[in-house]
Amino acid sequence: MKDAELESVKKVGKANGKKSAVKEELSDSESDVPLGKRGNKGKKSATPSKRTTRANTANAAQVKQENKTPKTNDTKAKRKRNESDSEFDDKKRPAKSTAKSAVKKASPQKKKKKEDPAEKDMSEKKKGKQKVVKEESDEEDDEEYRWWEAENAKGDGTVKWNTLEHNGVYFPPEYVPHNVKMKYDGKEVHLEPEAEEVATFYAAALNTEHVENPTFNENFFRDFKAILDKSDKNPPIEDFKKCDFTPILDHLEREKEKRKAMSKEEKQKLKEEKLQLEEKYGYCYLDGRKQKVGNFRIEPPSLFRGRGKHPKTGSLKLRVQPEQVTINIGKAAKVPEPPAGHNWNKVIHDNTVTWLATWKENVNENIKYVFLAANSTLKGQSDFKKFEKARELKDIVAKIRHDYNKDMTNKVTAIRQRATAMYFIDRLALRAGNEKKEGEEADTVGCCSLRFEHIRLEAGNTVHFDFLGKDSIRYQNTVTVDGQVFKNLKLFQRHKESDKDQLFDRVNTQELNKHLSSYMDGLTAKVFRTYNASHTFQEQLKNTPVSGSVNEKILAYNRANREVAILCNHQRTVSKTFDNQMNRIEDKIRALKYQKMRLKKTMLTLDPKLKKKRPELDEPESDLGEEWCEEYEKHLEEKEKDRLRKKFEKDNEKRKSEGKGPLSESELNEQLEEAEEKTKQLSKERKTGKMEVKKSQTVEKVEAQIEKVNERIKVVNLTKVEKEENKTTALGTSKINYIDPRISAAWCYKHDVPIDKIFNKSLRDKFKWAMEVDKNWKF
DNA sequence: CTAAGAACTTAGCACGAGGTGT
DNA sequence: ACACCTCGTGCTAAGTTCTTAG
Repeated sequence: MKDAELESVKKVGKANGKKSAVKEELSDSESDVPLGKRGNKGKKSATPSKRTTRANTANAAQVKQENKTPKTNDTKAKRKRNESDSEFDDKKRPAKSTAKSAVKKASPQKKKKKEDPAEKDMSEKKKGKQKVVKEESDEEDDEEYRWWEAENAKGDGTVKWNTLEHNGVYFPPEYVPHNVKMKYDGKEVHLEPEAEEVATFYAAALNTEHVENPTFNENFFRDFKAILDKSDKNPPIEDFKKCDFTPILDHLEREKEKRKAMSKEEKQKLKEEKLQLEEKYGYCYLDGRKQKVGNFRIEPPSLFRGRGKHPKTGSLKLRVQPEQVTINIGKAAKVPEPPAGHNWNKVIHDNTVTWLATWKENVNENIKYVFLAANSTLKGQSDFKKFEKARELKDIVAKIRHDYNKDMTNKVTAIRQRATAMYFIDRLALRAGNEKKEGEEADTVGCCSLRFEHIRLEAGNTVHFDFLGKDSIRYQNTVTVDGQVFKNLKLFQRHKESDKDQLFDRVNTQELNKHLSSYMDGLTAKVFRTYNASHTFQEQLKNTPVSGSVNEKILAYNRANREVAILCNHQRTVSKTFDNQMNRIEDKIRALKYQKMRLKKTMLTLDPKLKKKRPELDEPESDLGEEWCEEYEKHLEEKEKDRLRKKFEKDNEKRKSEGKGPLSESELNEQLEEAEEKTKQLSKERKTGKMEVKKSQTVEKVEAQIEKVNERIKVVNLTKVEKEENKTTALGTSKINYIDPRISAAWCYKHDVPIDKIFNKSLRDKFKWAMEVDKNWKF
């Protein structure tokens, strides 16, 4: 069997994790199924984004496994027509039956709504087939519809719905001028509302690093001036350097304060208004089932904040008018009213797409859409399909690897290049790398668009990667590649005229994907990323300690997650307060160790003979310097004194209210002195090792206390380790997009970890289709 | 075929609500 | 009760891939 190919996963220095400078082999074997670990360097990048990059991970052995998709319950599936009638009236829609009701059999239906013939047409025209799975409109509301148990859970991909009702989109409110004057050349100037709005956008950016970016400033100022010129009531503003927006920023900050200081009632009111909006625009009815809409708010005007060196960053993104917005809605549904005095661009009824509204944004001319939320059936189904596709790849990946290894030596350069590119996509989980429009977008690359300047070859089949990928995130990785891959890279390099030349000049993503699709319908470059991520995750989970605590298991889970994040190069900026947070945790640990140290001494005091039998009791705690202890003791003293003073005050107040006279100051002072004494005592005890022992204390009791402290130290240490390892790595993206949630669910069942320890509410909601797998389910 | 357009997934970050420790 | 932080959430930019136009 082809999958005998086990790979050689070498565990990357997990203990030292992240920062290890370990370099590892990528793969090696000539066997067609290499796989292996990725090297990881973890050096600080010099990139402006001040991130650390790395990429590595193990790719693991293939587990063969029959993949069962969730069982379907075919009997049910009786089509029922939704009764959605025109308006949204929740009352009409019976509230759901509670969720957990186990597999519900399709509830017998009730009235069917007459179907719009045109709509039917549409659904049939594309492919005819596909009976859309819709049932039980009764159950409406919440997640009642268990599409993954329905007959054709996959849907066929062309017809996305039969009926669709919604209330359109929400437009941000008109601009309300604040009349705060900016300064030009030191003098206050008045701006017309339109210009004031733009000035305010800039003012709001003053505390960000955008304003240090000349491109941002140039683009902003060009667009700002154009707006200024629209009215001759605006002052002549010619020189950006003479502009001072700080008065507006101050105003914004004051407003923010005000908002913070609002009364409970006011806040409550705002909240309700927001809720009302969500009520109206936040839901739609798709095939009669209530679904959450993702982004029903039209994007408000702003300054475009492109990432990295985006040439258009800072440009003014204009307010979107209803006249630009196209609405997509069911034929039978009531068309939402555009805002008063306005019209929609158009209203269409296309049931082969999933969006409810669309418009074109002016800065990059990108098309924007209003889609359903992540927990909707539509999104859930396509998520499911994505992972099933990746699982299909599992069965043929050996063949694909075999083929590209063979193609590595093909005489046709294009084929060699393709093979080499596939190797990177497969082994390093690189993105496809489409061409980008020069001068219109940031210069970032993926596999097919790599240039010679992005790799450096080193003897020993070593390749250093260093380039900016999606979102201008730096990808740095050092990898030992297969010998033939190395030879190919050298070969391609021979023909280069410039470092700016494409590494794979005969390959593009369309071709590459076309080739991939010859192996399997729907196979594209990105499937490898999904496959590799989920596969790696599943393998890494094997390191879960079987008898560990829940916390330790979760740590293992997060480690596995982290390996995937590293593989996919998912990064985040280091939090400004990171060092601080770290110091706090360390202090916390030291405080615990201090406690433990005292407990140990107590034991020895109780039973001096233990010194011989249990020499470890006499050993000092690591990390607990003399100096630190003194400081800590002082700190304890201060805290105690504070407490005493407060208590004193409180007592006095109480006495006053009871008509008694105040306690005397000397009483307090006495107590304060006691606290000081206590410190001295602590210090003395620490130095002599002779503890003052309470009668009730016994060796056994103290021992138990030590055990407890040890537990706590362990827990805090775990959080410290995690925090460190997560410094620059973002786990969320892979969890949300790349890791098959069924792996996680199965792991939870197998290891008895509550699912909400790893999936928050929205993830559980998004992945509800994945929650019912067997604990032995395999990706 | 190639290029542009359209549709949908993937991505990091800002911000604020709510929980936690003092 | 308060500051402080954590974490979830919303936002929208930036990718990939599919589709259509030329």
